[in-house]
Amino acid sequence: MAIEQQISQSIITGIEQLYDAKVSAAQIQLQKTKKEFTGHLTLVVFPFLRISKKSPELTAQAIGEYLQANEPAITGFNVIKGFLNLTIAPACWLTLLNEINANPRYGIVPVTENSELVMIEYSSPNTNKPLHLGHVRNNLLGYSLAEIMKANGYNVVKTNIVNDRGIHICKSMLAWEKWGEGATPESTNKKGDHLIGDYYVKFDKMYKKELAELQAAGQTKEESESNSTLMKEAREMLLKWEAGDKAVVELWTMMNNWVYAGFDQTYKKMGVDFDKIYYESTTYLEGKDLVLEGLEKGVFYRKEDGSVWADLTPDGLDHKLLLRGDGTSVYMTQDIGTAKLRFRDYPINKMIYVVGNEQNYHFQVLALLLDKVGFDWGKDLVHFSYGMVELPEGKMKSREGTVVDADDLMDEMINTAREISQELGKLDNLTQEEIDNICRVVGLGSLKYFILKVDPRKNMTFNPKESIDFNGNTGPFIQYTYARICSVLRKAAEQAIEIPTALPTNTLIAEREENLIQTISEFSTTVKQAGTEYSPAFIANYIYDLVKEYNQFYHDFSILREEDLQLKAFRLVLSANVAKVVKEGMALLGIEVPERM
RNA sequence: GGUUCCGUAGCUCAGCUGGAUAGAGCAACGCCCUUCUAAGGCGUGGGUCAAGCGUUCGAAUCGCUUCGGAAUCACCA
Repeated sequence: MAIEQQISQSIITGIEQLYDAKVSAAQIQLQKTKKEFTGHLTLVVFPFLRISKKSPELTAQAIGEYLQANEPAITGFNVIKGFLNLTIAPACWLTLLNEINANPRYGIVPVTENSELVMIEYSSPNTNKPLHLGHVRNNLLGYSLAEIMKANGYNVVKTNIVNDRGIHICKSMLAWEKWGEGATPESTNKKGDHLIGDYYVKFDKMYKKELAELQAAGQTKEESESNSTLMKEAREMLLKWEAGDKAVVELWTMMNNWVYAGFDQTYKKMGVDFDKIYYESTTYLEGKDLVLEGLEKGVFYRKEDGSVWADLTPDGLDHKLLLRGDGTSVYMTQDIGTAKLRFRDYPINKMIYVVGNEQNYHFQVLALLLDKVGFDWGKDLVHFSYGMVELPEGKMKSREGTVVDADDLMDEMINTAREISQELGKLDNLTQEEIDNICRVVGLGSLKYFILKVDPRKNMTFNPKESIDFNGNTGPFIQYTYARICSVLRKAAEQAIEIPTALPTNTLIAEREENLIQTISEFSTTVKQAGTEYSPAFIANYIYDLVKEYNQFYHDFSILREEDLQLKAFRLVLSANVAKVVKEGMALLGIEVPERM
């Protein structure tokens, strides 16, 4: 990067001298030269034709000649149409590699006391069923985003708002009471979240059965729904919970604790965590005050039935309900309340909500409302919106049993990794502990990478079979390259080959190796871009490009047998730094890399 | 109907602050294991970047229109 800046500056002074005109840095379009052409950096000269009043070719030629004469970093150039391809001195690349090599956390901006604080909300599960594929995408994105923001020098607080109250939980509770026969996670040897999920499904089954019976007795669909005793009981249970009924609250507490224990296992396996967890049961009454305050200040209004609304028509949106006629709060009010609590707990500069795109409208409204009730960061809140994950067979429906359970999925990936590794004989001569770890790292890496490499905004198809394909743009391919580099470095150490901390700048290197250095150095830019665009996918695709490039270069080489000692040292240093950047980048995605596999 | 997002190779996806002949992987076919790990590499074929119009030196990228698909527009969360 330092090279680009230096050359940009030279181009500016060059153009100003040649044509006696002012040029701003923004006008300089310096890009990586395409593979088909000679050179490293390409200047697009079209924007300067107005100034030069000459043809693109002549303008490019003139700037090229100036640079070659006045900028020591430039050793050559060629002109094709309006494109000036610049060749940079090998010594510059070696200096750059030395800089990268000297920095153990290359590309990462350190967090300081003055860093801004960003809070990232993600996961946000309901406590009536286990996590599924949609949560997997959410969790992976949220965690990765947190790592990326940290790498960009932000202080990060990861938060989770657990939806632990409401009619859905009561359904599970009721079904457990009726048909559970005292089943516990221990007695059934089941994860707590799965156990509770089973009763949620059970409720739905029995409810449908009841409806069918009522309808068979001659009732319409609507009548049967309003006459359902099961649903009535669930509602009564919710009212009791809200009234603080001791027995109901105790049952609720016990069952939620089972679920949390199950979630903790899933999160741990997935490799995600949180700094602060909020529970909706303790926050759902918050927010009312702020709304009433807003009512007094006149930013909201009250209807005849007593309900409170916000008029968002000036912002091109609708009227939005904030408090019901009976004074109880709605989802939106709760989110305002949660915001209040969070702001009280942390000096937040920026808030990022990782929530599916079905809630785009909600967050558009929330941003306006938070702004109206006086949060500085309200208007700038980021709704990190992501698309649905679908299966090849179609949409997931929890009631129809087509959900992909997060735990099952992770286990399946790990097992497949194991099968394939065994088939290929990769696990011979390793301890059981090593084998387990490699299979876990590869299996999960393959799942995580598959999901994170896709642009979050897009709906994506998760094809379990294809995701386990270990070829191509996949996690295991990257992990494999990393493991091979580790192997080379191990062997170098065994042979007592010393890897220098700094290379002499007169080492002879090939152009494609210069390109590889250039690619490594772009890691810095990529991390920054991923931070401003909130997209782990940038990182994923960058790493793939780098690894592919490295593989192509070194497939035919035998680094360790290279006789030229300087060249051998250079290739070892280069390899080590590819590995370093890959590891660093994969960590930003929450993916581990194995040293052997 | 209003709003938002998506539409790139048979499939899964990159590329998008406008720049050169639109790139990968999978699948298909042909080569390469006495080779630092073949979970790999090389090659071949495959495209009206949904369609049209506009902006300009130049559009997959920006704007408008149309056509597909998704989400949302609840006193559900």
